[in-house]
Order: sequence, then structure tokens, then C-alpha cells
Amino acid sequence: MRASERAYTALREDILDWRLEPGTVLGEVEQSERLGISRTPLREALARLLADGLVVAQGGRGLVVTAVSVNDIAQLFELRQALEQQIARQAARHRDPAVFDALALEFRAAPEVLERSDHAGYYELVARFDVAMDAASANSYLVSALRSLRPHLVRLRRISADNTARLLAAAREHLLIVEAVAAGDSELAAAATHVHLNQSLTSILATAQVLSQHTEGPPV
Amino acid sequence: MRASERAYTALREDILDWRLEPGTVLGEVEQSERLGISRTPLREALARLLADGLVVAQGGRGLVVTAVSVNDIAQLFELRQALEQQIARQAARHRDPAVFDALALEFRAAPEVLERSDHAGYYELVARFDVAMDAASANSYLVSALRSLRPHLVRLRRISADNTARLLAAAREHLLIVEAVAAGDSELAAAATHVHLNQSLTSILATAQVLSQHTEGPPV
DNA sequence: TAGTTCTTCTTTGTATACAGAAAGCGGAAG
DNA sequence: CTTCCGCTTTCTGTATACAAAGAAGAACTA
Repeated sequence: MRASERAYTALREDILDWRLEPGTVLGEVEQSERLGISRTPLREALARLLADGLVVAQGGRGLVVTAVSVNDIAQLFELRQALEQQIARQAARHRDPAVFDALALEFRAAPEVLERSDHAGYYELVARFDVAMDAASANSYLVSALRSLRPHLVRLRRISADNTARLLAAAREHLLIVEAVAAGDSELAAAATHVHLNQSLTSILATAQVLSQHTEGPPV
Repeated sequence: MRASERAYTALREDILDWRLEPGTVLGEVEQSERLGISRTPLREALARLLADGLVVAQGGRGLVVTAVSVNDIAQLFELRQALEQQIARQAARHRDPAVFDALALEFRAAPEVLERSDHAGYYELVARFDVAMDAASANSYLVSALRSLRPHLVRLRRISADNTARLLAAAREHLLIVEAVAAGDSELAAAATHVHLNQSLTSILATAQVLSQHTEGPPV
């Protein structure tokens, strides 16, 4: 694998997993030495992170990991609403019913998975749901816009407490989306997506209130 | 100005103005010599164009300017619908009425501007409209998603014949959006945006039928 | 004659050296 | 004690050299 690719992946993971906290300054020499590569591929990796919005240029000198404030969460979800509703609409129009019938079966079985506290198994199901929706939407521009948003959403996972009660509710909401898509009802699919994301946002904001020390003020 | 910045701007302009046609292979040595810089800043510029989706990696070797097919136009507009409707909604909620009242006056005067065939003057007004909407939406994530879409829309300008009749209609549609935003009616603003973009798409597709030799098959 | 393999040449990926600019620090003056 | 100026140091931006990977072409074999 290319050095620039490894550097990008490593830095990205470090940021998404909060090992590099918001506000951290990424010096080129420092990071290239840490990752054992030269500055040239590292700069390429940093340029990609800059395009992703995971780091920002701070006044001429140095790049810093971007912060995620409570206000950002709401903005992130406004964009997510716009994109995922449109994806749901298009997916309902172009879907292969068999694929979404199969997903519906899995979401109906989700409570048993979650009762075993197999959260990872449930997240894996949601990931396959996302892939199926992306493919069914048949719109690479929509998908790539959403793909550039997802890293930011991943960072919120640390804030959103993944309690079983919320995941059980989320599974029911997902099931409604899947059923609407399988039935080819694009407006219902969009509405179900709207409801689901609204519930997710409410849950995250409630948690964020408690953990607000992570999201405001300068990094510790 | 930095060399990498100049290279990015120059290449971007060349692609958006169709001086570099879809399918053109951009070799690193070739382009760095053409622009009079070394390969290092050129690679940075190419990486940004890749992130923008204006070029794609072609099987390991070389970057090529991406094509814009008729199918792409429809997909582009699906994304545009999602983003601009959401922006319109948010702008209506957070707008400063004075700003949009002023814009409304200008759009009401647009027919006289267009009667003088001052298309550039009208495009400049639309640009200020976009800036005002972006600012009023108060959502940097929405704005940056739309910003990454705009280069692709600019490439369509060559396809969309800017005839005065269409621009007069567009001015009326814009006026409806501005009035809805000024009034703070978010759903009306979204609906007016929906109508406007639908009319634009119809107009562009009609033109694209005629010019389809530019958009299909390998580059000449 | 067609196919395969080897060679060569082009092109990309990486490292490093150098130049220029900006930030921080220390000293001196008010 | 504070403020301003200049120096030093460190960091980024660019160029270039080198290495490795891949593609095109030629030659040889079946």
C-alpha cells in the first residue's frame, strides 16, 4: 500500500476515534516522523483530510483537528436529512424488492440480536442497509455527498450513547424505511427517514447535554 | 500566490471552460511543464481536483477529466434539489428581511437588465443571490456540500443555452424564492426552489438533446 | 502467423535538500 | 514595568533526484 494512503487512513482513524482530539495541531515534520514516512506523502494525506473537513488550516501555520460543537451536530443533521431523504426517495424508485425484503427480515430479527447485547452485529446490519440504499439510489453524486458527510457522523458515535433501548427503537424505524423502499413508496420512505433521523438527533442532543464538556471550549 | 494554488485554479478553469475536454489525460510531467512549476505543487492541485470529482484516476496510471453524460445531469440535479431546498428552508428561518427585500427589488428589475442583453449582469445578480442564501442558511456543512457541487453545474453552462426567454422565466422564479425567504415562509421557499430547479433541468435537458454529441461516446 | 516473454522506457511514488516566511523570544528603550 | 524592534529558530512551500511499478514494443518460439 502506498505511504500516502497509509498515512491518510491512520490519521483519519486517529481523528475519528478521538485519539487526536479537536484542536490538536498536526505539524508536518512531527507527524511524518510519527508515521515513519517522509513529508511528501504526509502532505498528500493532510490535503485529503483538509478536503474532508476533518482538519482546518489555522492562520498560515499548521493544520488543526476540527472541533465538533453542539451547534455542529444540528447542522450536520440538517445536511443528513436532505441527503438521506433524497436517497430514500430514489432508492424506493430503483430498488430490487428482493434485496429490501431480505433486509426487512433481518431488521425484524434485530431485537433478538440486541437482547444478546450484540451491538457490533447490529451496527454491521445498519452498514449493509446503508450500502443497499446507496446502491439502490443509483446516484453517484448523492452517494458521494453522503460519503463525505459520514466521517463527521462517525465522530458523533462517541457522543451518542449506544444504549439498547435507543437501538431497539432505531431498528423499528429502520424497518419502516426498508418496508417503504421495498414497496416502492418513495414519499413514505422519505418520511420514515425524516422520522428516524429526527429521533436520532433528539437522542444525541440529549446525551450531548450531559457530555457538553467534550464539545465546548478549548481542548483539554 | 502559491504555485499549487495557481495550478489548481488554472486547471479548474481549464476544465470548467471545456478547454480541457472530458477524457483528456493529465500527465504530471506534461502539466507541470505547461504551467511552469514542478511536480510537487502540481500533484497537490491534482489531488484537489480528484477530491472535487473533476478528474478521476484511470486504472493506476494517469488522471483523466471526467465526462458529463446526460444521465449525470439528472443525478446532479437530484442532489441539487436536496441541497438547495434545504438551504432555502433554513435561509427563510434565519434571514435578515432587509437583505432579501433588497434582492427582491433587483429581481423585479431584472427584465430591464435582460432586455439590454446584459446576461453577465444578470448572472452577477444570481451569484449575489447564492451568496445571500448561503449566508442566511447559517449551515456551513450544507454550504460546503453545495460548494462542491457547483463546479459540476458550471460545466453544464456550456450545455444550457442562455437564451433570454429562459432567463426571464428564471428571474420570475428567483423572485418567488426571494419573496418567500423574505417572508420567512420556509416551506414556500423550498417549494419555489423545487419549481425553479425543475424548470432549469427541463430547459437544460431540452438543449442537451440537441447537443448530445458533446455528452456521449469518447471525446473527439 | 499468432502468442508469449523479455526488455526497455515512460510514469508515478517517495525522499531529501533548499529557500522563504512567519512566529516566538530576548533585549533595549521609553 | 511595558512595549517595540530585531534576531533566531522552526515550519511550510517548492524543486529535484531516485526508485519502483507498469505499459508498450520487439523478438523469439511454437
